[in-house]
Amino acid sequence: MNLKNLYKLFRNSKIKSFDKEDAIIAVNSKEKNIFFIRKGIVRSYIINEKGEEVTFQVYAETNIFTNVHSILFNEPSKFTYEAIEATKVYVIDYDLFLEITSKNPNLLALNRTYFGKRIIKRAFQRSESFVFLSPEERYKKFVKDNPNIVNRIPDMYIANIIGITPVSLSRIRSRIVSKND
Amino acid sequence: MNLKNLYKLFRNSKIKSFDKEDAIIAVNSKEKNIFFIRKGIVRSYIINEKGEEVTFQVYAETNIFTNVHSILFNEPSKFTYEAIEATKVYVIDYDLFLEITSKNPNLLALNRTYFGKRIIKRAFQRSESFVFLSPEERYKKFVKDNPNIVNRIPDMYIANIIGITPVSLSRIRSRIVSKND
DNA sequence: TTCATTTCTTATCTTTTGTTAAGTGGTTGT
DNA sequence: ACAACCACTTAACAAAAGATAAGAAATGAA
Repeated sequence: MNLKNLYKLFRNSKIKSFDKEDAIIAVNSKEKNIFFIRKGIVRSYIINEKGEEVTFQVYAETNIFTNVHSILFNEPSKFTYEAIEATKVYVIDYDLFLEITSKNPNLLALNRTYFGKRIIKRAFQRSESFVFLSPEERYKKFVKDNPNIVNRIPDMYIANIIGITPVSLSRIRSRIVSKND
Repeated sequence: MNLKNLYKLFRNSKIKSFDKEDAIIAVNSKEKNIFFIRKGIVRSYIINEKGEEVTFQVYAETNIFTNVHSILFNEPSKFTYEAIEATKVYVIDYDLFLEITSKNPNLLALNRTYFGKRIIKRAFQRSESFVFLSPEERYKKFVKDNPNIVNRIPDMYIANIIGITPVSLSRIRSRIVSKND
């Protein structure tokens, strides 16, 4: 699978722009679009029982995001997907996407398994990180895996993503700094 | 998708038996079989840098397990898959599985997306549980989601799976008991 | 049954995390 | 430039978790 074919596919689809803080997919939505991020950053989050936003994931340039709950589980979205920065995305309807890719041999590899594998790899490796790594190790891994994102989003989002509080992340960061002296 | 077709497929495949503690898939293996558990329980685990076994997941009757690292990521298995009890599994080669299911309309739905979705749903919801739930809530969810497993495996495996130590799980359990008084 | 091994619990101590709140610094919008 | 807001840090305290060890309970093997 290569990014070139992917890009080719999305280049001919609708492009949409969102301002910072715009919702791209609303909570409870059942829409089944695939979004390819050309520019910007998007996060998925829920509102918990205390009324606080909890960020689950972030997506940046060349990443794909979709309403996973609808596409994979056929349920309404648990998350709101929101632009963190001004964001441009290519949008393509999921069914149309399947139709196009299944007819074009050059795009066949892009078919549903490709997305499945991309998403599952991410989800699976993330599960592994919670079982095998400490919070500090998860933070270091996040920084290493997302060098192009880490300085563009609030630390509180990162804290949520790795499953700790913002205060705890701040302490981990200062501990790391003091170790390097 | 229904279990009946799945069962039909596996019924005609090889059946293998394993004793307790037998390895079914060895660490670093690249084999691409799909296993359907007819009887017994299987766990996947790693040996960490301290030489301790850390259990990642358990699978019981009617569950499917595979060498995820090989099938999805084309890498050698990070895990050993081991029978916890005497276990009987139906085994089918992944490529053969794809061939059969793609030719038989009744089995088409079983095709790779089905397994992809089953595995991804599990991985995804598990990631969610680490971000949105506390250790105690994760334990309660595990018990609720796995009533047929929880009393058949050591608590230390459950502790690993939900990302805490066995000692901590023991304390959580006693806290839950004392609340119910 | 008896002995050996493994798991579970409990205790102690240390470390980390959660919670709340206050203060600092930076950003945004008017 | 100024005020208002937001994120980050730090502090203080409480709660939970990690590490280690010892004893109890359960399991398995002879």
